[in-house]
Amino acid sequence: MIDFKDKVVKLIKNQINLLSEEEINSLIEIPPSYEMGDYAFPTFRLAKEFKKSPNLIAQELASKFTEDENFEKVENAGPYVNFFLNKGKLVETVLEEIKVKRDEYGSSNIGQGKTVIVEFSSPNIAKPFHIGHIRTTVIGNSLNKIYKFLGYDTVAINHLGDYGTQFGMLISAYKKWGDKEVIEADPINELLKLYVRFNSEAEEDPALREEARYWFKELEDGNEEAVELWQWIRDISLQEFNRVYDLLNIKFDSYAGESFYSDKMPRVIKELEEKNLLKESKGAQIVDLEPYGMPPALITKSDGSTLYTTRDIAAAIYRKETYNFHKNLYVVASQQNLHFKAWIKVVELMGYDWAEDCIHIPFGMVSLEDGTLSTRKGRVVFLEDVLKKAVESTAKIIEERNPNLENKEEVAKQVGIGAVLFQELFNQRIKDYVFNWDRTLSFDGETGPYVQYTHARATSLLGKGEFDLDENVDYGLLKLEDEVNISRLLYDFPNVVLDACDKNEPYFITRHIVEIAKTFNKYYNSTPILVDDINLKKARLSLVYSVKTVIKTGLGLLGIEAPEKM
RNA sequence: GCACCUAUAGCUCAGCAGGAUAGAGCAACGGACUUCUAAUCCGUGUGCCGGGGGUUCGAAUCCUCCUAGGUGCACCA
Repeated sequence: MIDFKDKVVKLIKNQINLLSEEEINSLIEIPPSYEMGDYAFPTFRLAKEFKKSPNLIAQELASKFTEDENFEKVENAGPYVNFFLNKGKLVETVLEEIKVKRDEYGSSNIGQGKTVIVEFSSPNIAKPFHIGHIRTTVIGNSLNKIYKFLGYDTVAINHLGDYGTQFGMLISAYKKWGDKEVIEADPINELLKLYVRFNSEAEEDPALREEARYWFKELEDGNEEAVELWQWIRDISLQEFNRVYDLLNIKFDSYAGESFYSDKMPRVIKELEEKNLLKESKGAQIVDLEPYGMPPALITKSDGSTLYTTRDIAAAIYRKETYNFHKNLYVVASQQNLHFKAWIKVVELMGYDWAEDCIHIPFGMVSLEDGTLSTRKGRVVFLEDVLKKAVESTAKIIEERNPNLENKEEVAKQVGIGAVLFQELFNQRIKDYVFNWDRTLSFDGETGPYVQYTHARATSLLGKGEFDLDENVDYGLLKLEDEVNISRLLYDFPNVVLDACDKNEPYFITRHIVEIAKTFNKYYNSTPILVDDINLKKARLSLVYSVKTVIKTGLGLLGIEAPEKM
């Protein structure tokens, strides 16, 4: 596809030798409004060298440009040299590109031969899968798709919280008060009850904590009874989680959680010793991080059992050896910032230069209107309930507006769940937010259903107009402002995907497809597509096809389906 | 106490590797379906960009101090 920005750089470079192409490229900006041009080159930077006012420089520069097939005019506006694209060229370029690449438009091979690990979701076994887990799950899934789209080999890892002292507690509690049948009937809730009871009784009786630590140590040492109980709890929990993953249509390549690394930690501890990084402190083994302004990293507790820092280090080393990753991403809440900083530092101190490829991708907190989420205090909203309610609301709307729709249930699912995902991927990751049912279930304005609706409209037009992708199109007929504006947005899409990947921010894509949908809906409302003029109809339908294709791809990268009718 | 994050319209948020008049959605009010899906579109207005100082030709954007809120700081994960 023609790189118009690069054409601008070349044109300027021909006039000004003083600046390198890279410098020019970084100076070029997009004017605040298209009426002012497609690209702008500010001349302030040149004022000193040229000993002239920026306005004069811009004026002189603008007057020197000769005719070029890619631009209809070059003008100065004050200190800016503004480049106006040849609209026909733009429209033809992007629509032809989409026609050829179809679903692949926006994809790339920049990641070829490189493996990216995306660790996300990672719920704790035996605890409810609640609204607090939605962010890591949804952001991680989207990032995984984005990297894949750009040619990377990706490994989606669900680093299950299936180990640690909490299992000591669960095993103790189960042995005291547990009933297998009761638990199997409603695993998560019953296990949670045991966990809560254990914790509250332990407040009164500290000996219980001692017992929990004992059982975790037994588990780590391979005590048969402990291992068997643990395995059972893990299995029934995973079955519960998979219901949610099925609803979200999320798949993992690996469920290697914390327990997976239990036999890989002695090696890490030994290595830390050999590298003289371990220190004893109050009976525990630590890596001193004071020189780096951080609290010490605890490697083993005073009873010899390990902590999650140790497991994360072991996991990173294992992943490097197994996958030889290019990047190892962790989609984990910002509360863990310090933890990641610390253990990645330890890996660096161990002499591994790939420590810098381990990247924590933090996100903000979800709270409820009555306070922080708290499983133990019963302040919890189950993710499955959120998704189901969204689907129910959607089903109701379909019943009101389009009762004859085929596959009503399937569409309700796609739209309802899409709405939740879209909302989740609409803003920067780092923002905290308060979960709110009204907001989650509102489908007007800049929402998932809005974009999906646009896709359905476009699809419907293509059907009614009997669009044939293989026919030749006279792109010169697409001259309306909306047509050009839509083309511009479609043209930008590949760069938006690259940006999203670069910053690990799916919301760039979310916002961009909203822009496309808005511009298209405006067009749809003001311009008839299925006109009698057969060539004009073909041309307009090719634009509709492109919009439909890019929206579908964009939604796909967010993990959202694009129903053809709704 | 120390560290990190956040602060933009009534609400939720874009814009922040500096640039031309600070933008959306929601909410409110008015309008558009005998015509391609009205989950749509069009119109109406609101801002000491948390505050002070600095850098710069130019700051919502960079630096600094302050304020408010959030998060984290050794045997939980």
